[in-house]
Amino acid sequence: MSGFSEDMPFFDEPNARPAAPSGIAARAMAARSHNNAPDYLKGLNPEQRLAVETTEGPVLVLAGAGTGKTRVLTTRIAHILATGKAFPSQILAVTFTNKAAREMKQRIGILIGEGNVEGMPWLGTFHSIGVKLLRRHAELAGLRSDFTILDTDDVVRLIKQLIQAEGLDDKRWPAKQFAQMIDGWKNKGQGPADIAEGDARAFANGKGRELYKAYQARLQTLNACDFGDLLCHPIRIFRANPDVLKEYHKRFRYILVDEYQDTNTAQYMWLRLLAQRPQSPRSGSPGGRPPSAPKSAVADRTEAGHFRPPVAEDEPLEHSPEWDASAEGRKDDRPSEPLRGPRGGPAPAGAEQPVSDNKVNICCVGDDDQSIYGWRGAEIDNILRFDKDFPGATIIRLERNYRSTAHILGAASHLIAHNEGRFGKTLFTDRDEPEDDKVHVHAAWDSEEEARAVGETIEAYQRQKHNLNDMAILVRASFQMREFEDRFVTLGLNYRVIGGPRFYERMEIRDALAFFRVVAQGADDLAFERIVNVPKRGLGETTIRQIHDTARALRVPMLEAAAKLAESDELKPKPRASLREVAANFERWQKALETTPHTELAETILEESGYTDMWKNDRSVEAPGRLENLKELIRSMEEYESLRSFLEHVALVMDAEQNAELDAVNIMTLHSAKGLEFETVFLPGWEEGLFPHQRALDEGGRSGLEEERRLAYVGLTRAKKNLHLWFVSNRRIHGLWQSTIPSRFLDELPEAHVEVAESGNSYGGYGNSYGGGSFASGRGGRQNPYGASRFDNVGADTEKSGAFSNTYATPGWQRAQANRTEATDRNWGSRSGHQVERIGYGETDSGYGAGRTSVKGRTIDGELVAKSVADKPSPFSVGDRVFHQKFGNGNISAIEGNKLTIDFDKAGQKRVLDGFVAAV
DNA sequence: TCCCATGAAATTTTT
DNA sequence: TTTCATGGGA
Repeated sequence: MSGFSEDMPFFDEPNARPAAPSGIAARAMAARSHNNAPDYLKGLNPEQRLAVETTEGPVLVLAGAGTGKTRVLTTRIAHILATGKAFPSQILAVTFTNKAAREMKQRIGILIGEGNVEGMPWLGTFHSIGVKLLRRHAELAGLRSDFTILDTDDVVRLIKQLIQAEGLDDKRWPAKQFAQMIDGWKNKGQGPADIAEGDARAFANGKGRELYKAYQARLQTLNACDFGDLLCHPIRIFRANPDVLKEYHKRFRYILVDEYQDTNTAQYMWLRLLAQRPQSPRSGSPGGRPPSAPKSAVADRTEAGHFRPPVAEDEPLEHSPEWDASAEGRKDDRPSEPLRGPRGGPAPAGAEQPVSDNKVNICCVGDDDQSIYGWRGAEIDNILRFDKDFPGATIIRLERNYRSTAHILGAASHLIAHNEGRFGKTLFTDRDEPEDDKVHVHAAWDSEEEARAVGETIEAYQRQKHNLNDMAILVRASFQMREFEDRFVTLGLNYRVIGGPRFYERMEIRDALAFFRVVAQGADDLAFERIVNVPKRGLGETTIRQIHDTARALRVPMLEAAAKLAESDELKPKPRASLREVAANFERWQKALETTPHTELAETILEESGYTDMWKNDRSVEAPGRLENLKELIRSMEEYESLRSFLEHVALVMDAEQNAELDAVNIMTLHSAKGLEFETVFLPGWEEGLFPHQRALDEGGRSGLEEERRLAYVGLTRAKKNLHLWFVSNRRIHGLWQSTIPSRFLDELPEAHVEVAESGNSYGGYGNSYGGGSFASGRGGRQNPYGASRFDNVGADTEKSGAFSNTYATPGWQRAQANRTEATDRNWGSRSGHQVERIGYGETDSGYGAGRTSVKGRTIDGELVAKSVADKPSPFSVGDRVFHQKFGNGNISAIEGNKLTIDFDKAGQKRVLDGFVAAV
């Protein structure tokens, strides 16, 4: 087995330890000798330092937002290296994203010197390390080590073929859906044989399992892997080949895991396999620290003094009964779903008995409060159960926050305290600046006004010399972005959207890569199929099917089959000629692969295939951009030494870079904001149904709500100084205007740290003021004329000081939840006094131009209100004169169930739900 | 082969 | 309402 190459020098001598201090270590020791501590430990707070120096045994670092998590992780690695506990190649450090891996590498480089980081071959994402393992042991998974990695798009196309091959209706059984199911299974580490019977039956008339099997078989013949396989194959290899696993046990002296709360079951299994040590009789003190624990760690512990001490070995974990109970509770939420994974129930196959030998130097860093990826398989219980999996684990809390103001932290902490399934941490700061703003909560009439007001607030900040780069708008769902973009375009405000389609997901890039893939790996049928007929060569469906059939019959890749077919007389002259050319091209390029530099070859391929010409001749607006992207692609290839290594990086690593040069407001989803921080943060759309999202509530029950709350927590904790939350009274959902009520999360904010802006609206050129804590009654006490509804209303009834909590509670979101219609009715019913002004607003806003809508009859499964009203006949009839809170008066021109088409006097034709209008 | 009509879906996303 | 994919027809 050729697996172990020269960059694994210690395999033959598994017990090798770095002997004499290396250069770094020497430096560190020198530093220690006159300062008592090496430089890299300076400036760490006691908890951080403990997390760095507790190198032996399992350690869980609960790192709250902004508490210096990455710093701990990188310093810990530097410390391990500097004290000579391990060589760089003996440390396994895993992250989730390439970005995180890159950042870690860079920061370790700063600590210990660039050159030494190069020696850390096992620092990377789960997937990139998975590839590395798999390339070494490919044959144990039935693959060749030059296997290709398919991305989601390839996978979907492949599955679609399989579904069709099964004679199934690919419309009834969408490939995309099945791809997600497979992904879900792989996230749990389940192969075709392991999946639940119910799951297997749920798809394709009960053929789910067969299809999954067929899919895996197809991947094998293609010599390909999907992302899930990068984890699952190594797991299987480790299980089936204890000797292989053993080698890695010897190799990895220290394991570090970033964002542990995001690990899924497969990743958990993978880690457990690597972290597990065979039981050994000499594993000394029961549950105790290994005798070899360095003295310094012990010393620092006493030295550390006043912070909350980590849980001692034998003591039960302070919070464990609590979350254990909640895990049980969660069971009740979803009785139909058998519990898997580390969560209370039956353990997955990979969850072996608790690791009893403490000499597992695994350190997981994470924050249970920031677990927001449950929907894609992350198991928050992995982190919650850490001390059960690794008895005697040291748990260290980092709660000292270096990012945000006390108000922001206060708000975030209070909010997240409403969750039950958590360890429980409370962030604090030493920062004490009386002039810090409280968290602002604003009400807006609708999403357009929200965008307008946010835009004006941003401009106001800008006038105060704040950089746009320091501001971010974080939305729950990406459709919210549009309104902000539209607004910013009108304002001429620079913005950038983060997290859009990735560079390598663009059509032209994928096409180009497909060409390269076929050249590099002739057996890559998916890539071949993608580009046989690109640019158009008259190779239609029929020809491709023939190639397919030939390939299958001869058991050769499609490219080869195509070459054969081109020499036979089974084809009509035209496709035959094209095919012959294609085959000849690839043959030539493949030969050139040996001799030509890869960037040059890449250019040649794109030229000779006619691909660049295709875009040059294209008149669409996108064409120039695509050509530019292709150039960029070639440019980026220069950084890699071969076509093959480039392709591997593309599959796993490449992402679009944003130009940081430009000063621009950042717009992104809350999910993609995790890990980032901004001086000023805007969080729009805090309404029930949107945030928390209705679907999270429907599908996730209480744990769904808790995840939404964690998402809110993530949002709040992104802000360093200024934080603005918004909710609107009306939002258009799937084209229908709906009345909304403020998010329950607003209720969950502490009064003491929040300030409600009374006149949040800012249409008609009146800027939103900010700063100095003077949102309230700022300019001439102008009140929101059409009511930030409940908000103002209740404020008037109650003493100002006590108003806050009542403010949102008034209509009672619980009741409103139960019956949206009722809430809605009351809403417009009680507002008649404001109506006239509202219409005036409509005039100033040309955005509601007439005749924009044309209605087609179709049944829309409305959400929220629609559901509760759908079965009732509409109380209106065509021709009725009605009033709508937003659009004013109008006549009904059509009725479809509970949806009315109304010609408004001022706003033009609109479709609205009948619950939103009143007869005049 | 291309264009348009039609229908379905409309959280969140890395690798 | 908008967007996207797809299938049918020219």
